[in-house]
Amino acid sequence: MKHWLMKSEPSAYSVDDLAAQPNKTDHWDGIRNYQARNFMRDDMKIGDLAFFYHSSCAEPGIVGIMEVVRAAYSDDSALDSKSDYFDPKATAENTRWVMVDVRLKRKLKRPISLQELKSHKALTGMPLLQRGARLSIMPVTKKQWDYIIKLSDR
DNA sequence: GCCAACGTTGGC
DNA sequence: GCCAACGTTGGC
Repeated sequence: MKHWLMKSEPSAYSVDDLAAQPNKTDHWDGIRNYQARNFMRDDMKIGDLAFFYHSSCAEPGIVGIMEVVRAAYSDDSALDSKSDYFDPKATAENTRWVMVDVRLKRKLKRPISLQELKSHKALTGMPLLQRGARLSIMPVTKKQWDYIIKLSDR
């Protein structure tokens, strides 16, 4: 089982939006970056765990824990010319993009801000903390995962 | 709103 | 296949 971090702008879709869904489950669409897509398509499996990360907001940071409940399948929003995620190169045979379904397990007892993540030496290897990091889906090591869970629980 | 960093596009 | 131009991300 793998661990992940998935970014979303709370103004577009927040952890509370996910919490409000039936069964706290929704699809994670709109990924339009090849590296992020390939992580979803090739490596993300049912049962994997992922942090819900709020980006581009007042207090960027990790706010919740999700479980992958459906592996990658076609993201048809790429076909919808009215969607923000429309991709003119997408075809019905090959939309080029995939999404997964996630279920919110729980919000963290307290959010762990980007600032706090940066202050821990044990986490300096996280891709999230590298300069210019723009990946919207990235792997998290078991070590980093456990460390952050521990932080949020104390 | 600024801007650094990075990814993508497309002409050659 | 190079690389300049452009678009996007995301912290500040």
